[in-house]
Amino acid sequence: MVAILDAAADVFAERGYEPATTNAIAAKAGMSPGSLYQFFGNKEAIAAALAERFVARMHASGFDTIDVTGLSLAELLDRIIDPLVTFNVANPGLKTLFASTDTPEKLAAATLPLHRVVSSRVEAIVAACAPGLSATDQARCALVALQIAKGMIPPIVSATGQEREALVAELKKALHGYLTQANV
Amino acid sequence: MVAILDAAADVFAERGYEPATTNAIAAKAGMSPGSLYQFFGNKEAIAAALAERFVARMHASGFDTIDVTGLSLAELLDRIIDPLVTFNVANPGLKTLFASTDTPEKLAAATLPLHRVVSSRVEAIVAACAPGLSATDQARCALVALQIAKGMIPPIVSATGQEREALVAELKKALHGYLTQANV
Amino acid sequence: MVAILDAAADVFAERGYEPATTNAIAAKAGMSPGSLYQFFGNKEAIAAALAERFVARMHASGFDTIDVTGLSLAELLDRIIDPLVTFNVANPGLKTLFASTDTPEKLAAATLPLHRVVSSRVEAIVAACAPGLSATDQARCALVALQIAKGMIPPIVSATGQEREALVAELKKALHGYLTQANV
Amino acid sequence: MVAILDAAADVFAERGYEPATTNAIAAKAGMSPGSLYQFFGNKEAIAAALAERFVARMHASGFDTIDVTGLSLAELLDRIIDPLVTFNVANPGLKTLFASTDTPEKLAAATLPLHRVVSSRVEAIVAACAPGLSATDQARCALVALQIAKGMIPPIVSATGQEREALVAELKKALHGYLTQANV
DNA sequence: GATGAATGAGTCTTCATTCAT
DNA sequence: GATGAATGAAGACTCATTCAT
Repeated sequence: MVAILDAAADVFAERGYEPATTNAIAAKAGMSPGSLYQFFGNKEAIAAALAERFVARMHASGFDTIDVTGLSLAELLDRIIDPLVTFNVANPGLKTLFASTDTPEKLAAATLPLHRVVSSRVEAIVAACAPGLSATDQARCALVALQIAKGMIPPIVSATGQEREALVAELKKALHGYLTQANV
Repeated sequence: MVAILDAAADVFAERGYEPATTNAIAAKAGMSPGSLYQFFGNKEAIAAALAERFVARMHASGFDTIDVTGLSLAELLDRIIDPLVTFNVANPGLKTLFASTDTPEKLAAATLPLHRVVSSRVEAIVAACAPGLSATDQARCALVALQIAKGMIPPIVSATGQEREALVAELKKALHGYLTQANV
Repeated sequence: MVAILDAAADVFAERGYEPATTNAIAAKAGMSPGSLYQFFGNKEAIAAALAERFVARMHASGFDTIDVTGLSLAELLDRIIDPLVTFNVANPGLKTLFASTDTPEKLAAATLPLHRVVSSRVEAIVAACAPGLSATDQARCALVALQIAKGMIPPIVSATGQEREALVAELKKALHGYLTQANV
Repeated sequence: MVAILDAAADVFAERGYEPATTNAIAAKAGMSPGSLYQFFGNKEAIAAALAERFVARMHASGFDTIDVTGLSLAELLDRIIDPLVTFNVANPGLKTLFASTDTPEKLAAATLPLHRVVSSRVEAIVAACAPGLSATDQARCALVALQIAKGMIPPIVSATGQEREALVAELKKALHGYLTQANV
């Protein structure tokens, strides 16, 4: 099961969700298609399980309980963005399930929990740094911040070394700039 | 040929690139698959031609020659973002070809010119508002601004009325915030 | 489409419904599986269409309008059984769709119209020769007569020459005997 | 082994022979597929063993030694049909193996002994009530009687209470009517 | 140039069967 | 003897692409 999710992560990362075939995932997992289907009833279930594993790992790393109170915006962003980036770099396939800015219908249900985890962190940031906004405005603000992050994940993951760091710094600048402006 | 591209735009918009079938495109275009293949050798060629048409339309609307000199950042953004949004709203399949923050391999070549047109405008903005940066930094800065815009296009296109306007305003805020910060 | 139904009739006749594969049907029809699926969305649809064709042929042969009034029971049976047998002999595959005394769930819907055509004829006979029975009793009586006929079709179709004729004669005897007794 | 046959009987009854999966049988038997295959080399062997068990049970109940001499036809039928019905009602998968009027090739060999037991009883009846017929005619007559019974078993097993009794009475009427006529 | 039926490789999925433990 | 995970061939079905008309 672990092997399947590892393989799926790789294949999703390489080809994307639609072009990924269950046979390719099985082969990469070193098993037959029949074995794969003993664990997952269909391709979407694999994506859902993979998304759940990402959620669990985020939870294990404390991502969803990051304290956000009493910090400056810059500190806040460090605490959220750094682990988010680390996580995306360490987990191929995550960007396929998470960082698509326009999730295809078939993946929507499967990846909902994953989107929720990150969303809730972003919402926490927004609530912390823009408490004066109405609920609607906060929600929109969080959406925007999330889309910015999603937009930056792919180039960040693709980059390496200093360039990656530079891009992460830019992402933080972008969020900092946006959230500062949004708080008006 | 126009009918094919119109149809492809619709089908791409509704289903995404991979799930879109050439038969569905042909049917929507009111022709047979055979006819479709007399104009385009394969599915990717349709995407490429559609991307080219978007480029041409952008050119026709003057998007790629928008004057960017001697304006405040806010004015600059208005001049770029408003037509970009208008264009994406008016052209269904555009977001499928353009606003994916992590373009699948198969689409990369086909949509390159499209990405270039928008890129060059963003680069112009960056050059105008952050002339002090090195070429490398300007390029990175432009990339970030582009990814932010790409990230926001899908929710903007999906939204309607005041919510869409609000999201556009947020996008401008985000870019304004980022470009202001980046210029340091 | 005619070729497909012909092929399906053969394959159903040879193997039965479940073991019949759509690829085998396509091959026997001299076409590729893809072509077959341009006409029928799935295997059940083939069975349904084949059943419909049997219904149409029965209709064309006047089976469903056989006059049943003012005849002796023996004459009645001749008028119904002879064409029913001829029909089953001439149409391989019919017995697979029709003469199973315990129709599998998947075929039930597809073959309903077929069962109805024959049922209605049997009901007409019953109504003609046992007018004194209640509706419930007539229905049961017709069911029994139908099951007797279904039971005899396979051996009749398998037999040839005089043996077939002899079996048909026995079927008529059986129905005659039953309907005579039932009318009490 | 008993558990396997019990399970197989249930699964065959619920789904029919082809759609019944060996895994489902193993699961219902509370064992692993591997264990199942330690007793039976393949699916057909399960059917064969189940058929044999039905034969043994029939034997144990004295079905195959029912005395048939010196009885009226009506008494004869009571002595054969009642236990046959009781037996089919009490033994789920039996109708799947026995009461198909057109046995699929794969089951033919496996269920041969089962068909023989009932056949021999029917032949005894025929011999008793139509001693004047030639061997060929007696065989045909027995076949017809058998097919009539097979045809009626499924609706009888499906029915309950009085309706079942009514159908059994009709079956007897049918056989009585047929055998009376056949004796000419 | 247009057609649309035909293609067939390839996809997801199932299941009878095996075998290392 | 029991297990149950693993197998892989095969089935239903899809779709980008072709080609005879």
